[in-house]
Amino acid sequence: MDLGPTGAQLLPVLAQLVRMLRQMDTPDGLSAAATAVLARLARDGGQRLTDLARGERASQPGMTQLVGRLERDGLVRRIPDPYDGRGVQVELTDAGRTALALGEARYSAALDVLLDRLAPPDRAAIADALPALTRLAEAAEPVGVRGDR
Amino acid sequence: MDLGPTGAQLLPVLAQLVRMLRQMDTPDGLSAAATAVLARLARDGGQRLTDLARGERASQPGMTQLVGRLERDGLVRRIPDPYDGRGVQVELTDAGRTALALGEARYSAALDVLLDRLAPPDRAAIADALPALTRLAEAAEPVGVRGDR
DNA sequence: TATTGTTATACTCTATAACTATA
DNA sequence: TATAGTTATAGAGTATAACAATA
Repeated sequence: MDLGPTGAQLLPVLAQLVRMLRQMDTPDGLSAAATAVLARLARDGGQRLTDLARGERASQPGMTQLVGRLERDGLVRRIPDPYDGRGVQVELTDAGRTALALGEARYSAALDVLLDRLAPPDRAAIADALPALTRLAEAAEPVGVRGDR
Repeated sequence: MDLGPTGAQLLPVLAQLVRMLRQMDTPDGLSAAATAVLARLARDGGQRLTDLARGERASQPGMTQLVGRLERDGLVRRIPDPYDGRGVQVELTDAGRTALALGEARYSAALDVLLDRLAPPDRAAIADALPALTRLAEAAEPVGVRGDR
């Protein structure tokens, strides 16, 4: 009795989905890395650069540079941490919030177009699998405290 | 009656899956771009650099450079096209084929671990959605001949 | 003149190593 | 000494513009 797919069956599908998303990139849009950071700030609120780096599983210097680009573009701002002279707090600007909303709207609309082309049973199957796919992705998340790179 | 998910519902799930795959990257492995090119060569056989660029929706100079790195690493080789003095044919080497197989095996195994953590109904829901997800990703492919960047 | 590919240049994203400032 | 962050440097990946060689 077959209780589910194997990694070997799932992998090509995921690879194709990644390619699909990549093709939906538009030249004017936010990069994937920028979107991820802005989305995290919108979801969890302003936070220290170190926490951003850990959350995105990026190195601290890498996050310093990414935040630097976002700040240069006016999407986030750095605020000195009043309780810790070493730290900085990173928070969204209004422009950052707007850019994030625009980007998400654009991707959502593009996905809607694709979903519209599917037969209703396909749409239903995808809808039914969304919670499971979310749990699959989450299963990879709490890798625990496995070093900070 | 709900006939399917909206792009706004699907987007965060896809974003999470992309992050999952990114976390599965190992330092020693092939990059996503390299894997995509090797997989295409394995699937469709050797082809001209221009066709590779079009297939991957990359620019011609970008593909020149990517193929250059792959060639430097011994994973592909360039063969002058006997019928067209301007062209080069790119083909997989045995090392490229091996590297591709190893990478895919590693990703598949990592996915198997994650799938194992899911409840059987979740696995079943994902299995049921695989054909639909494949068609969703394919719906984005044949964008037609919309310029070559 | 159009196509194929390369070279030149630049930007994003990412990393490690070395450093400064604060705790 | 440990932590937060930056600077320096390097490499992958990607792009556009300009060019050479061939068709």
